[in-house]
Amino acid sequence: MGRSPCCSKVGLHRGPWTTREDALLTIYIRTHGEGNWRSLPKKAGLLRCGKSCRLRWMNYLRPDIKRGNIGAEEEDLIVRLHFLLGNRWSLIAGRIPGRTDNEIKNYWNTHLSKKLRKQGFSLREAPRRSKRPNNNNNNNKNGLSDDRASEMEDQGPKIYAPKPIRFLPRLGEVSEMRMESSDASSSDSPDGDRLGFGWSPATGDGDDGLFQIGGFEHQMNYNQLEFGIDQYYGLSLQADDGQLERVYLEYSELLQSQVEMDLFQESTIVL
DNA sequence: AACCTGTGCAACCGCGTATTG
DNA sequence: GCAATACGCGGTTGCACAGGT
Repeated sequence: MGRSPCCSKVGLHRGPWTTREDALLTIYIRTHGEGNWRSLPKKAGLLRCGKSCRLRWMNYLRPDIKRGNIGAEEEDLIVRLHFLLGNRWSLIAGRIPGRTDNEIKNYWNTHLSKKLRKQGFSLREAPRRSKRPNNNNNNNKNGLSDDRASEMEDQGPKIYAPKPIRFLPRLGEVSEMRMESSDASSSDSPDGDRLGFGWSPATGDGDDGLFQIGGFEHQMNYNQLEFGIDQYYGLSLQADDGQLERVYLEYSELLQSQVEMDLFQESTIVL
């Protein structure tokens, strides 16, 4: 019944990650892709729990993460999205290419909240989540805890927020690109044209092939291709100066007009 | 040089939700 | 439909480092 038991934490490493652990995790995910976090540590040869692996990958090792100082335009967008969305860091991060929810949360807590208070803004504290133990019998008829239900009543109608959309092609989409480009020259495909790359599978059963980008050709396998596209596509989007402003405007319009969030989600996929 | 204090950020914790059998 | 579990998220903690005394 249900899923298999969660990993035991006995004997697992905690605290800061070592270079070796980072390398093991990166290599494993580059080869097998994200997901199955519970079984990943064992398969990757790591003495960490899956949760820790996921966090390390999402917040630090992912190739599309933009490191370094948060720019003025990004800061402005964070402030405005926070005004619209509150402490929904994941949603905010999903609209800022290359930034993680943890990074934005930290930046808000250490820089922006103080800065805004200095400027005279009174910041609303986020409602505390109940620390009551998770007990399924404690749910009300809507499947919500009493605390959560009363919190929602206080806040009025609930707006259903979309899951943050990564500004990157996903595994299946890359597969589609590969399928579309399975003839001799993949740059004929619309995606290849727009992204400026092409993929020519080698003959045989393996995943090897020829990846073309910017006039250069690279021999690589499918997993390396996916990794490369992630990086390339992420960088190309980061170079779009007007994107952050458009993202904010979309959210702003959405909340004003109360358009269905899931329709909005469809409309904002940038691929 | 030694200590104290503040800051930044990676990592952890615990909860709610989604998924699975 | 239910129970068990994985996953994802936001809040919090703790450590390393910098700057001040």
